[in-house]
Amino acid sequence: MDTSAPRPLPRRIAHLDMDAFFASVELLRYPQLKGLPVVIGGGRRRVDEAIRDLPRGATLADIPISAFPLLKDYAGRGVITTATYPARQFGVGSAMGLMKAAKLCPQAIILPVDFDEYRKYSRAFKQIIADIAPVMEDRGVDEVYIDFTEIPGGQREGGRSLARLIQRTIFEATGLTCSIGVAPNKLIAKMASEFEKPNGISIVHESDLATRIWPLSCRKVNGIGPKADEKLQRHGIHTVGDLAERDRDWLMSSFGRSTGAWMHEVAWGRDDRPVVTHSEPVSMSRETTFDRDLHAIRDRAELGAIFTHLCEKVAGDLERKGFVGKTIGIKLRYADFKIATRDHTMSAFSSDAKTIRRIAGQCLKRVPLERPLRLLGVRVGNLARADADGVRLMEASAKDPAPEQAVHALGDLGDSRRHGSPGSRGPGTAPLFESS
DNA sequence: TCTGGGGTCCTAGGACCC
DNA sequence: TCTGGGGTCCTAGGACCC
Repeated sequence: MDTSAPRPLPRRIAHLDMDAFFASVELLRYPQLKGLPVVIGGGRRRVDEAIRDLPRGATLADIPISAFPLLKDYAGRGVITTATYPARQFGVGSAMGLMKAAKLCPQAIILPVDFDEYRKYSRAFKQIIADIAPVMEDRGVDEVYIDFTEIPGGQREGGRSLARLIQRTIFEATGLTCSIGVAPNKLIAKMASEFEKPNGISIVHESDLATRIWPLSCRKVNGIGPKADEKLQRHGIHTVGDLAERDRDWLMSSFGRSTGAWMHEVAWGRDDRPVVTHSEPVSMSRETTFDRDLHAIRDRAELGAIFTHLCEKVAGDLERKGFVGKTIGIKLRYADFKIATRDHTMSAFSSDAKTIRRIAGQCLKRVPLERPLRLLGVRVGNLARADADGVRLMEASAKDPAPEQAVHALGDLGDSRRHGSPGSRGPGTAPLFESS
């Protein structure tokens, strides 16, 4: 009998990424578009209408290709969410403005975003994975991490055989393809899942660091975005290998203790974050970009209606998911794309639309409103489950007038502090957004 | 040619308490 | 009366991700 401590298995972490997820789901609905450049995005009403007015045969698959809306005819304010691989050949990609995309590929077919449909497929593929390998971390609608380490067969071929099983099962059940990277940790698995896209599997071991990770651009690291990359470039650091050459102390003094130390770990492929199977939401929000820029005074009625609607939406989300929140905030994006946020923390939890609207309205009075607005958002944070405790707290808040008084006091303070601001709007005038 | 919507986490200053 | 320091919460902004 072996009395020695069991040797831990080597960590095998997978990152699975659905291939062109939204576009692929649309192709299941409209198979006649296969092989054509298709973009999903905008969410513009005109595209929705064009789709609704499509001539129908017996099925969606009978709709002639010539009947679909083209990007060049429908490009407005908005961005591409996903593009099919044929569309990507033209340089069109996620987060690109529709205007720019239309220049690159005017003949692409444009479809509106249908989140409900994508969520159905999202739930389906995640359930398939969870049935095979239950240690799964949800990373959004089209991505997950999976811990293969302790799964029977998870170590075989470095994880390739289990990855193949998952890939095949998802395809057979949904018709969708995905790409999987398996590596010693999340950091490398995430990069590896991109190596063989679409429909690929990449297996990376610790010993592959120098050959497969170091040549990659720093931008490929999850957590290094445009700003950090630009700064790295200024220091002559372009690849992960360049980063690994710098010493830890230099990175810490140049990028801050925490970021610098993290960068050093990343460059050497070290990451011990666990795969987290459950997490609680921190905040819920709703925001909307207007079809045209709106002015707080001139377009007061319209803004007021949108504002109320956003508050009702967030309240509905909280209610439906069973949460209450204590911090209520607003977000504005001005026409020049600058963002302002204000929030207020109440003494009790709530998910009530009226309460949200009232507190958010107070926040709005604390932010400059003379420039044209592009976006308005409402956020509820500091969430707690609306179980017995939550309900008690809500009841307490209904009886207790104190929170409301506190808010008014704060609102007045906010206004009086800005007495310097000139005439058009000021304390004492009818509250903005209150007309709806 | 401008750039969606829904999130998370981090930083930094100030208030307040011990 | 002056001094220090730690801890926590709140608020605003910003980077980043899907």
